[in-house]
Amino acid sequence: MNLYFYNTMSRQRELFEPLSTDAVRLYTCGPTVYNYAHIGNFRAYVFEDILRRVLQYAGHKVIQVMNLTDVDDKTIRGAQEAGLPLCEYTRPYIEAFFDDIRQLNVEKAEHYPAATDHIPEMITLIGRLFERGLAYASDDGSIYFNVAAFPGYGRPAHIDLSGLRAGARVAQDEYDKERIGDFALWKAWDADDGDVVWDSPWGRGRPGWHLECSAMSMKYLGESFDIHTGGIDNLFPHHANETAQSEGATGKPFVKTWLHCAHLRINGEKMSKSLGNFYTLRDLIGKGWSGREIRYVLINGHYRQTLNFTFDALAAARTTLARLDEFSDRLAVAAGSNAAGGLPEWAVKARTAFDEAVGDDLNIPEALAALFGLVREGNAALDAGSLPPAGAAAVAALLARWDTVLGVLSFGRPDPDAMPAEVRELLEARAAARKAREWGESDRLRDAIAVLGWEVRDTPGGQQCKRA
RNA sequence: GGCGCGAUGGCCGAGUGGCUAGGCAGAGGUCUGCAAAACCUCGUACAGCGGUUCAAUUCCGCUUCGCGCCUCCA
Repeated sequence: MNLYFYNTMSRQRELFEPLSTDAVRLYTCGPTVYNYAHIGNFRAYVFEDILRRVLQYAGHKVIQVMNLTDVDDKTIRGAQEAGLPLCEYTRPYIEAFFDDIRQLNVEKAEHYPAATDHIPEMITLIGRLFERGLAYASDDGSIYFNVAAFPGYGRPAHIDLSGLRAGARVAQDEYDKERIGDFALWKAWDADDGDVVWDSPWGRGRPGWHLECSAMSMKYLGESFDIHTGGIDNLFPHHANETAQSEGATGKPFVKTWLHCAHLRINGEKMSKSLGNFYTLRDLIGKGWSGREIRYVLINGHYRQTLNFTFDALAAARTTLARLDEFSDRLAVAAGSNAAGGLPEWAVKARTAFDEAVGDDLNIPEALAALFGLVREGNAALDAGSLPPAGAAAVAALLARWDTVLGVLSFGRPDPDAMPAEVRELLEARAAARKAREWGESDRLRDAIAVLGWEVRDTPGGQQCKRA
């Protein structure tokens, strides 16, 4: 199947063609581990997960790298304030990050390189930039990238240097560089860095932020690779600088396709600590929402569109997922132990719609519409008794295949609770009452079971009972 | 100032120059002893004003409102 992506570089939807036939090489900007990640961060990671899964769905092997930024202003400041060595300060946040993405059913990448483990690679890269006349040292011993010496600076952000002007943030920059656009490759040690310092041929210091992504992506994926992703806010300056550093050093194209996801709003407002809507994953889970429900809300919008994350949407997700679970259960019962046969006509149509949707720049909302079309047709066929066991098995298999992309169908389903003996006895009594057509007693027992938190349903096959 | 994005029915959220997106909520119905589930039907949604067009929510312009980036924020 064909995949089309909106490439930020060209600002167009393009047919995706891997650079190499063996695998798609993917670099996804990861977390800065100075704190727990928030729900907006997870939107990006879930988007990247969907990308990875769609690539695999289309038959590609994927080699994904996600960096862990464990040295920068924020991690250093946090470690200082906590009175801990940098690595001890960041370790719990790295562990929390992996816990969190597991809760969201985000597939693991092949590599999670940490910046602090790749200082030598970064130093080598700076050396290459010096050789090509793209780096210079300032008086304080910091090394900067010379933007003026790199033609075409600004890609993929479409930034024209002449359009940059000194804003408030630039004025605050305390570093000694020649031009506004120049950015640090290596920062000379100062007292605020404490013991966070490495030796380099240009003196003691630490790497600039952008450098890690260039060094680590090239180490694990090669000097040119297929796809690079991140939040839209990373487009400039981060991705422009990465591109300049990498292409400046190698003379080769760095990334073929850039994908950027939009931000998240919460209840229509931008997320901020002062508004009190700055949620981490553990905040939401603490409020009783599951990772599965949160994932559903995050994938139910197109990645390039600002997503309004609301508690109403979470509640809707809960109901929707229950309906999907119900359908899966019905299919499983109908299929029994039969092998999958041919797909019914309506399922073939849904499959085509689903494949087109995910291939069309990861249009998951459209793919979900195909899913619900299948659910409706499938339920109708089940009601009518027109879906043979082999057909039910085939539809169930199709759902399982779709779930390799969505990751919400089988993941995190509530475990069926063990039925207490009390409920079991009431159910048996109710079955007897029903057999005797004692409806009043039957209804009374149903209410009694409901009080215990269980819901009874009468079906042609007898009573069904589950946690309400 | 530069670059860019958005405004869709109660809520979330796709998309399209004319043909039902979808989900949740709500109303009516079928089925059922009743209920639940499921299915069927139902909403004069496309910010405002102009323009192009046989036809615009969809294209163009303007306006209003909101958002992002412009040196270390997904």
